Amino acid sequence: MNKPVSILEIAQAAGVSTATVSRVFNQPDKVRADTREMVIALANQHDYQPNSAASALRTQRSKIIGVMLPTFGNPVFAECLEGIASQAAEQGFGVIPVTSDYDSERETKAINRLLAKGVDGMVLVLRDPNKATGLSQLHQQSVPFVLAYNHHPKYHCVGVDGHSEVVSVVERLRALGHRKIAMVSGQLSASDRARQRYQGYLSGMQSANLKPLALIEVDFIASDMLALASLLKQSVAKRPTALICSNDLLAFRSLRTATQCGLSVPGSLSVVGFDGIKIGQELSPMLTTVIQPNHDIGQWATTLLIQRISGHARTQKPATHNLECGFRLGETIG
Amino acid sequence: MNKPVSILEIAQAAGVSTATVSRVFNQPDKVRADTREMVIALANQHDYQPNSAASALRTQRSKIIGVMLPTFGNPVFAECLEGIASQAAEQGFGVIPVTSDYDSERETKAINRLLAKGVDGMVLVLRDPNKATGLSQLHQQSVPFVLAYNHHPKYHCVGVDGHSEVVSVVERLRALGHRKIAMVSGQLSASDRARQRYQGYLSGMQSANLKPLALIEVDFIASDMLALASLLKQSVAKRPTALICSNDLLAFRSLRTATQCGLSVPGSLSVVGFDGIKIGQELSPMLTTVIQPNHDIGQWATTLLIQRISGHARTQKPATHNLECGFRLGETIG
DNA sequence: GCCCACAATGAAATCGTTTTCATTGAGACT
DNA sequence: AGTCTCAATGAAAACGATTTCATTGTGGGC
Repeated sequence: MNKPVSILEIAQAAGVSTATVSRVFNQPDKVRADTREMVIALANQHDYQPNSAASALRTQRSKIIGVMLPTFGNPVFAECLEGIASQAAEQGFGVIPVTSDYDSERETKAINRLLAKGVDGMVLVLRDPNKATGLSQLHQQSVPFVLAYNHHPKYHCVGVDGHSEVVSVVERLRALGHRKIAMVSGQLSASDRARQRYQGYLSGMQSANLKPLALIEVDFIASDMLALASLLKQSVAKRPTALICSNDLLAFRSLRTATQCGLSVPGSLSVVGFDGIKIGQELSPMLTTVIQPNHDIGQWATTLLIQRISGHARTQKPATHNLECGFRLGETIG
Repeated sequence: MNKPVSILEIAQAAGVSTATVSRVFNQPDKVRADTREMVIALANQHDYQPNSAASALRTQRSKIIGVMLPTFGNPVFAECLEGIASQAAEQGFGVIPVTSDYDSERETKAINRLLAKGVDGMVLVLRDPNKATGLSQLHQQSVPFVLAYNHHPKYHCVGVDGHSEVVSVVERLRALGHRKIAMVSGQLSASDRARQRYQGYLSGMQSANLKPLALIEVDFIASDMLALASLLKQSVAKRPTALICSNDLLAFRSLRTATQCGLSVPGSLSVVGFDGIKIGQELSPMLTTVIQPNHDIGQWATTLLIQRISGHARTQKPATHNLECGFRLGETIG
């Protein structure tokens, strides 16, 4: 039941005004060195911590940034959140994350929840930036935000160039001799990332002078891999020899489906993922995949956001920052 | 640059005092129905959102709970966080999560960061509750907290009975004919959970009348599986026929190590994990494992915490709540 | 008709900072 | 010595809600 000490008690103990104590922490050079040190000593001795609510009220800055992700369950976003949180902490910010479960309606609600908590800005991973209804609210309240993984010319974005990454995957597979390369994806309508990767597949196939195969679109949530299974059960002449999966989780499922269909990987089927989640390299066979810099995406998005919050770049023009991907050779292609 | 509307503007628009508007939201039954509805209508129309900082300052409640986890990268904790966040949101609370990376020193710092943000309480996953230095601070400032996964008689805990779960795993393996059952664990000194599970192994082996084998202790971070590899390369007479892994991530590594040593699973070696992370069931072979109710642990810990915050049970005696585990039969034992 | 209890409301104090002005004093310059 | 500047500090006004206490009005009991 100990009441936390307030700035007033420190001020009294030090024989100065609260204004001075406040300055010691916020504009240290505005106070004489000896007073400053005395105040600091006293503050430490009393375990003084400025009351964040009071400070937020007065400055209109909570030093908290909101984060909206589809889910924590996908390590892609967990890694990204790690990047966001560590970078934010570095700069004295806290993070409130919420999940939308790939659902547009929940996205809107989640954004409102963050707004209600008085966040200074947001990092968002949207289902689709073109039809996100919550964004207008943000503009209206002039809450700065940065999109992660999404792409949109009107907003600040940090992500990767999924298009060209998939093009190189196609090239790579072609160089290994593959001709029948198929793509496995979640619902295209559900995410602009999936669409970008699919476009990359189409371009890649075209420049490789190969005929693109029908997209294998699976309902990511319901996890039915039936379409893929029936395809893989066909004769070697009819089925693809390589699968490009739109994300790693899908790649794991595809691997399992292949095994269940009696196909050996990479003997009879090559599989490539996209995301580079860490678990992929602990498995046998190790997943071949495009490695997104998830941590860095979060970190960079946060840096950008905090710049905007701090006003250094409030008028900055929207720009898209695409970070470099890596490639894990793994053991699922041949 | 729109200023958000304040309670005062709503009050003026409605021709009532701010006190009444405040009551409409906090004690609706204290205001006449017609006034209440008029105020609500006006509030909606103006998109009024109470300023959280002001509210927090006055009530001394931020409606934010802090969460400290080792990492988001392990799906166990990601799932748990999901449970915490959803339950918190349900009750109007936000969540600020921070990670400690299994490092005691960072734990203390992380707890202090949360304290500085003015959280109303915390859900903590500690490396070891016996030597956590940050807890005294919490007691002193009378910030309620609940431990998740940890066990300690003096504190409120929510977790599972790892001991008895491992005992049943041993029984199960024994029933399948296994006699040489070994345990693979991260550093025992690093976590009370690992110790609990190891004790379960010892008890289990004893009651099964089997001789416990030397613990295979690997450095979880550095991920060297050398000790295990050299063991598995020994003749069939000398090596164990079954491995109980202290967690699922370790189980994945063990599976990979086994494969690299030329052992088939479950043909020549059985492997059981502990955690029940979702990815385990997407793989081939599907991981056999003890399923912890990670989501529920988070949810329940949060419910308990919020009860304590709200004062309903401030004087409640510390108690440990062990939730039921499930078992995924999977495909890695035989 | 009178008084009382109680429901509905408002005025104003309060939470703990930050920040704007004003004030003081010391040194610089003429 | 007399002014002027500037650095260091303090007094007091915000910030926007909640809550206590006082006030008003209404119906019931006598």
